[in-house]
Amino acid sequence: MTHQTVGHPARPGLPDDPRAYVAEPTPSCPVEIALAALRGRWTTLLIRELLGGERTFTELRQALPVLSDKVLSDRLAHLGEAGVLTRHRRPGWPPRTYYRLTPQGHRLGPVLQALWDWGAAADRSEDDPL
Amino acid sequence: MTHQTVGHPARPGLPDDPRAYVAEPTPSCPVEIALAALRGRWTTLLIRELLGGERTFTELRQALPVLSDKVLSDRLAHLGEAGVLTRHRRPGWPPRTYYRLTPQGHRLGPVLQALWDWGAAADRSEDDPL
DNA sequence: CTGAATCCCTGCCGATACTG
DNA sequence: CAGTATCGGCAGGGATTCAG
Repeated sequence: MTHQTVGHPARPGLPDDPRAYVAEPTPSCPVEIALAALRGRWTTLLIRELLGGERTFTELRQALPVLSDKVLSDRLAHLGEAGVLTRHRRPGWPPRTYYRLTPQGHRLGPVLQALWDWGAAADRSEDDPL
Repeated sequence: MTHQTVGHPARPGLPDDPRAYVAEPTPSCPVEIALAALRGRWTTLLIRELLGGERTFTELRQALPVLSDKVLSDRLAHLGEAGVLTRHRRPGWPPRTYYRLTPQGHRLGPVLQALWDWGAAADRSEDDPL
């Protein structure tokens, strides 16, 4: 509100969008959508892995040895529903399933970068005087 | 890995930092630090509110009427420990406590913007062909 | 006014075992 | 190989009550 319909539509922006002024967390808020996609342990590590290219179930399991099959499966399904990645089953034997980021999934790169930068700065200024 | 020690240190970057190659979620990873700060329902809405300037406990409660006192108190304490905001008690009666973002807290603006942009794009391309 | 203490309920996540 | 089914522990978060 208090927006004057000025001419910078290239900045859709948090402050000028009515969806930013919700009084409670709603799934339609873009920020909630993004956080929902990243929600859950291991999720960001999986995305990092897939930013390097497509991976199979086993490759992901090897990259993240502590992650259990069940949770890995859960995360991949969740990221699929969020539009972050797609599954590609290769027919034949042994069965292989490749996971690949969608274009939208690749766009999480800058998001993770923003989170990284903030977290790195937070770490640095941990015991600064305010 | 496969980084060639090239000359662009201005991009601390996710791919070139050893902390990005953890095999399990660790609290020292900057991405985890940032997500930990944003963790929890209502958190981003509180930050949005404080991006507009300092607020008292009651003002925040009025802005987010559905949020219970206990959770509001929890969130504020959590954000304080994360270095996002500081408390300022005004002596006298009635007691008032003002909450204000730290410089580091203000830097969450761009982070929320990145999340917003991604979520808005995800919303738009919800049923696109991949 | 601010915020801590308590209780309960729900959902996440890990381990294990089992199927196409 | 790539998952699903089931169970249990534990932490998140909401309602209510109490205190500085």
